[in-house]
Amino acid sequence: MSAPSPTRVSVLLPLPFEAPFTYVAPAPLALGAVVLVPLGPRLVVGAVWDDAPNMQVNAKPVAQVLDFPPLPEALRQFMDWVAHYTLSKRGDVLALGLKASLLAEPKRRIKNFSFGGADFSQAGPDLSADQAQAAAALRANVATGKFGVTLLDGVTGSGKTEVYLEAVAACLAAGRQALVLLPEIALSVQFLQRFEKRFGAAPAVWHSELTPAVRRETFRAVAQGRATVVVGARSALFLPFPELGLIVVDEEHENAFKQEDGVMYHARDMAVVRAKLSAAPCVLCSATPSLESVENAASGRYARLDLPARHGGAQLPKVIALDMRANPPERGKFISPMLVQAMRDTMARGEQCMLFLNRRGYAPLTLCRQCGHRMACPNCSAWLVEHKSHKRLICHHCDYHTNTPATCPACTARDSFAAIGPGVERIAEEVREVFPQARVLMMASDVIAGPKQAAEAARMISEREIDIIIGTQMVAKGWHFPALTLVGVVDADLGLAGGDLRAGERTVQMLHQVAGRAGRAQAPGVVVLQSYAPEHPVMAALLSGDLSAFMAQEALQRCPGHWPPFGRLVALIISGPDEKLTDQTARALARSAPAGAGIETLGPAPAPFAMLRGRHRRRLLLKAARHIDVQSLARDWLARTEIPRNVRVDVDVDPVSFM
DNA sequence: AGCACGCCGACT
DNA sequence: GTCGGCGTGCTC
Repeated sequence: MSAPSPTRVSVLLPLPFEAPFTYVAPAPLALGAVVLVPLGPRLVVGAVWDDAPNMQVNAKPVAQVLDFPPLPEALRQFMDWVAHYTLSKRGDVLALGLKASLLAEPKRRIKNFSFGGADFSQAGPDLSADQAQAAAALRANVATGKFGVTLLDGVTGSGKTEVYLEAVAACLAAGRQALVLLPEIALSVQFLQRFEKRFGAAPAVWHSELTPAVRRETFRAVAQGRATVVVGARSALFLPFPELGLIVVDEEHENAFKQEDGVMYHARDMAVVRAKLSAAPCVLCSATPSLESVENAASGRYARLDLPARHGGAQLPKVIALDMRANPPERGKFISPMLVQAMRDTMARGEQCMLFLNRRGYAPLTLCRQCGHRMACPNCSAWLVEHKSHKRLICHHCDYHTNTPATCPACTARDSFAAIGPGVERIAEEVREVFPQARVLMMASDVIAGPKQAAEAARMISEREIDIIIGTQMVAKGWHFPALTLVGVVDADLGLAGGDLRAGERTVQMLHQVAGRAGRAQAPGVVVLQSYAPEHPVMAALLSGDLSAFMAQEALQRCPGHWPPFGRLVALIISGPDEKLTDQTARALARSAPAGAGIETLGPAPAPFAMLRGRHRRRLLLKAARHIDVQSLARDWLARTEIPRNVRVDVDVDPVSFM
C-alpha cells in the first residue's frame, strides 16, 4: 500500500464559466464532492466534475472538502445536458442547484419531511374504476424502475391528483424519492392539504419564497435522502436527489414552467431528461395537455392514460357563449345584463360565482380626454396600468410607478383622465355597484402575494364567506370550491389578440381550466363566455368541450410550416441601451444567419415590447426541421458574429413567449 | 458573480 | 491635491 499522492481535480464553480477549474487535492476526491476552493482573493464553493483536469494550468490546492453528500452522477449529467441544450454556461446551470448559502450548517432541524407521522403504505381513497386502472398502470411503471413518460390526461375534476399520488406511494414503498412539480407551488395550499390528507404528513416543499433556514435544511434533507417527497417549482429539478424514482409534472401545459431569464429552460421538458438520466418514470398531467405532449403520445414516445369523467358523478359544466354584439353591457360597463342575471340566480340558490379577467389593476390605459395623451412607462414600450388599490399608475414590466397626477402632464388639463378598458379592480367596482350586499373577493397576484394570503382566500371561499370571486389567471389553477357553480369569463377574446404561435392553444387551455372550477360537486356548473367572436374556433372548442378536435386542427396548421412541435425554434433577443447599435447588431446577425435545407430565419423585428427596462430590443427567430441540431447552428452563428459591448444577445431555445 | 485595477469629477 | 464613480478584465 502506497500513501495517497497529490492529484489534480476538476471543480465546476456556480459562476458564469463553461469549464471547470483545476485544483490540487492531497488524494483523489469523489466525483461530485462538494468543496471549497480559492478563486482570486476569496473562497468559493464548487463540485468535483467529470472533466479531465487541466495539466497545463498552475493549480491551487482545494481548501476544504465539505461534509456533504457528493452531487449524484445523474444530477451532474443532467446539469451538463441542460447547459448544452439551452446554450448556457455549465457553471450557470450548477448555480441553479448549488449555492454557498445552501451549505451553511443548519442551526436546527426543521420538522416535516422527516415524515415521523407519514404512512405511505396506508390505503388511498376510494378511486373510480378509471382512476383505479390509471393508478395501477402508474404503479406498475414505478415498479419497473425504468424510464418512461406517461401523459395523464384527465378532465377537470377527474381526480388526477389522487391517481398520481398512488404512483408516489408506490415510489416511496420501493424506497426511492419522488418529485412533484407544480407551476406555482407557493399558492398551491389546497394541493398540500390533499397530500397531507393522503399520507398523514406534509411533503418537503421547494420554491422561491422559502426562508434561508428552511431552504438549507430542505436541501440537506434531499441530499441525505431524508426528504422522500418534494413538491416544488421548476428549480426543484436541480436538487441533489440520490435515489430519484419518480417525477410528476402537474399542469404540464402551463407556461409558468418555462424559465424566461438566465438559464432559459422548460421544466416540463427537462423533467423528462432528468427522469431519463435517473432511470425513473415521468408522469405529465393535465386536463388540457400541450400539443407537444399530445403529439408525443400520438407518436408512441409517451404512453397515455385518460380520465374522461369527473370523480364522484359530478358533471362537466355547461359552457355558453354570450355574443356581446347582441347583448352589450351598459355604456362604461363590462358585464352584460345576461351574465348579471345568471349571477343573481346563482347567489339566490346560495351558490358562488367567479368572474375571470386576465388583467390586473383597474384599467390598462389611462388617457387625457382634452389632448389624447396616453400615460406610458418611460422605460418600456407599455402603458401604465392604473391600480386604484395602490392609488398609482404602475408599469407591469419594470418597477416604475407614479402617483396618478392631478393634471395631464402634456396639456395640464385638470381632472381630464379617462380609464380605458377593464382590469379586475374595475370589474370588482362594477360588481359592488350591481350587488352591494354581496361579499366580493379579489384574487390577483398583487393582492394574493404568498401562501398565507392564498390559504386565507381558500378558507374564506370554502367556508362560504364569499359570494363572488373576481380573479386573474391565478383562479384558473387547481382550486376545488364545491359551492362554486357559475364562472363568467369577462373577455374571452382577450388572449387571442396579438396572435403568436400558441395564442389559440393557450386561450383554450386557460379558459377550459377556469371553466373547470365550476360545478365540481353535486350542483351542476355553468360557464358564460363573453365574446365578440363567438364563432371563433377557440370558442367553438370550449362550447363543445372537444379539445382533442381543436388540438388536431392546431396540429394540421403547424405541421406544414415545421412549427413546433413539428420543428424547432430558437429565438435570439438582441438588446441594448443604444437603439441604433442594437438594430445594427440584429441586422448583422440576420446577414450571418445559418442557411440550408430545412432552415429558415425570421426577422429582425422589433420585439412586441420594443423597449423594456430602458433596453431596446430586436428579435430573430431560427426555425428548423426536427432532425436539425439547432444548438450547434446557433452556437456557430453567435461565434461568427461580432457582438459589440453593451449589446446583449440572449438565446431562447424552444421559446414559449414571443414578447 | 465578485473583486481588483484604472483613469476622470466634486470634496476636505 | 485626494475619495470614488463604475468600465473592463480576470479568476484554476
